[in-house]
Amino acid sequence: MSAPPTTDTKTLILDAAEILFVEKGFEGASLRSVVAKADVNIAAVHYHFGSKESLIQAVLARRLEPINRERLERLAILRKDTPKGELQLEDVLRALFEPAFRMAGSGAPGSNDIVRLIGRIFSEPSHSLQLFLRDRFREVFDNFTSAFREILTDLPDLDFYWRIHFMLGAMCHTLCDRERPVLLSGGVCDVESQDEVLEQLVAFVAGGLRAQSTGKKRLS
Amino acid sequence: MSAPPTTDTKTLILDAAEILFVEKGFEGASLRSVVAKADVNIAAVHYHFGSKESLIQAVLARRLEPINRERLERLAILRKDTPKGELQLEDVLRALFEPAFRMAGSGAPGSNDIVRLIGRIFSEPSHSLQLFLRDRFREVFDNFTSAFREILTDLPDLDFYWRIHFMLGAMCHTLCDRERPVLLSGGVCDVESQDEVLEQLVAFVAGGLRAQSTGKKRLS
DNA sequence: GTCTATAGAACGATAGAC
DNA sequence: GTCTATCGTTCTATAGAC
Repeated sequence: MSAPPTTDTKTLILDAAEILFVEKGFEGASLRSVVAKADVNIAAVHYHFGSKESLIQAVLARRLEPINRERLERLAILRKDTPKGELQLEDVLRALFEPAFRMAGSGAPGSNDIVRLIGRIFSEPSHSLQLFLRDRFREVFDNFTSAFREILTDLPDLDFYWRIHFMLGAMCHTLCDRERPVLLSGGVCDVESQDEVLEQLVAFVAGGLRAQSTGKKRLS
Repeated sequence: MSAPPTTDTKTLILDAAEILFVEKGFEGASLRSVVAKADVNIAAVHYHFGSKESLIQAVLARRLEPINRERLERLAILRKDTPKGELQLEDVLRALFEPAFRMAGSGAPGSNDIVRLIGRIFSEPSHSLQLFLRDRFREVFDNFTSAFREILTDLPDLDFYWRIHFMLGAMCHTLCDRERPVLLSGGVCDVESQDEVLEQLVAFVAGGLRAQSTGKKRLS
């Protein structure tokens, strides 16, 4: 309640950069376009962040940190409230997806943009960014992979890891593009409804994860 | 047999641009880096392609055209060889996926790179590129959507279109990143085996498409 | 912490000779 | 069809005054 209503330069820069990175990509958006939108001086970016790459990481970290923390918290709560060996696949999927998708419906400024950015980060070609993300996601990945492994006990390792990969693909693609489902479906899909997209994604991915194994490595 | 063994400038530029676009992204790769790699003059790019944007479209069109043509051919053959109403989901999925994934195993120079580029195009922020792609994919999308609709007769429209979207996400993400499955699985997944990834993807997507409807719109 | 000014390099694009 | 030369712009980054 005592937080000052004025927004400091650092936040102004982060907000502007976030929107422009979504619209133009990390390479396509220049620092100059960022400071123009934020209405601050170009030198302020280097003072507060040091370089464009550090700004990119700061933009991502600001959003990813609370999302990934909530994911881990929700998984921990699930584990606490569930008897050993009775984790439900759909519950774990919701714990993983919902923190990211909910942000799009939060109404916060730029919140509808940032999910698109989060969906796109895994397909960014920059090596340094990929290393940065690997660190940021390691804990979430390890914990959720363990949970899924406990549930999908009958699945061979080969099938299991491929399907984890496909699941991430469906999630990222859906975060990334909020318009295509509406266009392709002629308006049937409602991208404004976070519950709709979440439940649809959970149903699809759960079906994919539970599909019968191809069994290629089970002939031995 | 009478094709000259020398590679013309236009092809040299396309080959170099393709690889650099994969490594650095469309914005991150400059025309100057392209001509340096192709060992041609900077002016040659503008002579042959007119602009960087036209070069990007030419790079994509060269690979997408044969892939999408093969997709349509395979679907047409499937329809011809299958009695009405008996199309198999897995067969249609293979007709859609295989032409793209096979390219990675073709051994042709740069073929392992271009699939990553194809996987990434849908998450590119450029509006003009999205319009270009919409045109290039319309026929494939319409034909395959019809085929899927004939097979998944029990699925409400809402679920159907969402799942088409999720399917594209799993496909693009898998094309895009040829390394992550190997890393995440500790070497269990073999990204060199095109058959393995194809069959795994078909099994996952088929399971997702066939999952029970969430039924939210079936209460009426 | 914010500003002006500018360095120093890279960018896409073009003109015109050959 | 390919070249050199260069235009005009934009880029990231920094130095130094306030």
